[in-house]
Formats: sequence, C-alpha cells, structure tokens
Amino acid sequence: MNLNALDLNLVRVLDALLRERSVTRAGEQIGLSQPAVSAALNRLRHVLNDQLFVRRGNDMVPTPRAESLTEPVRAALREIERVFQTGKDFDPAGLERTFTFMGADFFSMLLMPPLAARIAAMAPGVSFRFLDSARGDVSRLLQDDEIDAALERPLEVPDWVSSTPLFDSPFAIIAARDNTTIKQAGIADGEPLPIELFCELPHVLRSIDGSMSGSTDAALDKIGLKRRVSLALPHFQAVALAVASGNHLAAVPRQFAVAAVKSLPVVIYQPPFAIAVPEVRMYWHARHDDEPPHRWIRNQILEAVEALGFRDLDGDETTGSRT
DNA sequence: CGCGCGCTCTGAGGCTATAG
DNA sequence: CTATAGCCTCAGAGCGCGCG
Repeated sequence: MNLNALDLNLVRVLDALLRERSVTRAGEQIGLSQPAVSAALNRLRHVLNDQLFVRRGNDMVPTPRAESLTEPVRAALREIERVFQTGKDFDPAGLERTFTFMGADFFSMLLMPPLAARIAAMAPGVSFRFLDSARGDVSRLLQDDEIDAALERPLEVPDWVSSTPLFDSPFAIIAARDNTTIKQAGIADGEPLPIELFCELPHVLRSIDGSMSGSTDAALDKIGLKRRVSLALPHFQAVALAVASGNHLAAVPRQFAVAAVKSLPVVIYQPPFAIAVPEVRMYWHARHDDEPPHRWIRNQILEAVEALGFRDLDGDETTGSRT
C-alpha cells in the first residue's frame, strides 16, 4: 500500500465511518458533506484495495478488513491527537465539544444544571447530554465512546476503566410532611424512625431494573426484619413525588433527600438501623486519562460536586447510618 | 549564477443538485 | 439512503524574470 495516497483526513473519515456506519452521519461528525465522505470512502477503497463498507438497506456494513481496522485506527488517531496536544496549553474557552454522561436522574436534576451554568461561562462551545442509567452496560458504552463518563455506585469494571470517588451517599428516609401515622407517633423531623413504624409503612423503591428489593432490604434481612415495597420506580424524582402524595416511605441518598425537601412537601428522618453507605464514583475510559479536555471536564464535575456540598454532609447524621 | 518573487496551470477535494 | 455530475476553490508545481 502507498502511504503517499493516504492522508490523515482519510483516516479520520474511516474512523467516523466505522463509528457511524453511515456516510451521511460520518460527514456530520467530522464536518464534511455526505458527498465528500462518499468520495473519501472511494479513495479509501482504492488505497486499501477493499470495499470497506457494503450497503445493506440503510446500513453500511463494514467488511472484515474494515472491521479489523477499527481499533488500530482509533488508537492511531488518539496517538496523533496526544502528540499534538502535549506542550500546548488547553484552553476550555475555545473548546467545541459535546460531553455525554450517564447516571441516575439524581444527577440530571442536581448536578447538571449547576454544572452547565458553570461551564457556559468558561466554555461556551461545550454542550452536555445526560443519559439515564437504564441505558445499559457502562463498560460497553465507555468502550464505544458513547459516553464520556458514568456516575454510578461501585461497579465491576475491566481494568481499562478508570474511576475516582465522587462522594459517599448515605441513606435518608423521606416521608410526606403530613404523614398521619408518623405524626401520630410524635416523631419529629430529623429523628430516627422507630423500626416498627419503618417496617409497617409501605415503601417506594428506586429500581432501574424492576427489582423489588434493594440494599435497605438486605440490611433489614440481616436483623431478621422485612419491609413492604409496594412501588418500584426507575427515577428518584418519581419516588419523591410518590412519597409526597401518599403514606409511603423511601430510603434515598441523603443528598437527594435534602434537595427534595426544598421542592416537595416531604421531610427527612434518620434510618432506624445501619444501612451500608455506598460510594458514588465517576467512571471513564483510561484512554482519556491524559486527554486535556476530558481531564478538564472531570475536574469540573469534581468541583461542581464539591460546590454542591455533596461531600460534607453533617458528620453525626452520616456516621449514624454507617455500618 | 543562484535565489526569490510572482504569475499561470493543474488537480485534489470541497460543495450543491440530482440520479440511482 | 449512497453515488455521481458538474462546478468552484485553493494549494502547490512549474516557469520566467529581475536583482544581487
């Protein structure tokens, strides 16, 4: 093969085609028109002496040759990017990029608005997209570069996934402000709920996979008790709304509970027993470890989390629910 | 003579419109 | 949806010319 015939732009086109499996979308991704990509694909076909992509309906199916180039091409482009980035100061003000994150609605509600506001001021060319946790397998999405980072409880991940802790996420119990059962029992806001009451009242569980039991049930099971989960919902926001309008309880991350109290007629109680305190971590592909824009946005997330006060919950309450 | 400047020509690769 | 046609732009090669 003749290296003279292969310019770097063709490699970018090939990479985009492998990602998008569409001439039109590949063009959109790298800022070329559809015909320009089509022509580039033709040149690639001649240079590499392979069809590379065969049209099947609306899908451009890669040939085995094209398939085999996916990883090496991506790695080569990353390396080139790295070479030209080093020594050059990274300036977020000029960055044109959309970052995609994934996590619970908790984050789309609480983290994303302040993060977006913060970033708008220093990097007007940056946009965000936030996908729901239910979207799927974190490792695969990171591998395919479909997400830049995932914000999740500790996960089993391959060694090419990097991560850093964001904050501890102890549980708080929320209930409607006018929950008559709790009122009658004379429990004040912020107090621990008696365990009999905790087990007697129905619960709403936030569950992305439809499971009807969570870590609270595991903790209860250890002390030989049970609660009744009568509603499982995929979003924390929906859990809070359900709690606000009924006699349900819900064990939710304390940070979320604090926010819910501000917008809904709910109050916080302490759990009557120890529930293991989960950590929330940020996960990303190790290939982005040293990439300046990625490193920058990760720092921005850490700073935003810090600014929200997610890291410094009231010490007593936190330790009170620790195992 | 050798170098630098500027003109012209050519081809690659972009675009839009349209055919397949 | 992709491929092709026709047109446009622009970078680079080639070449002539003037000057030191």
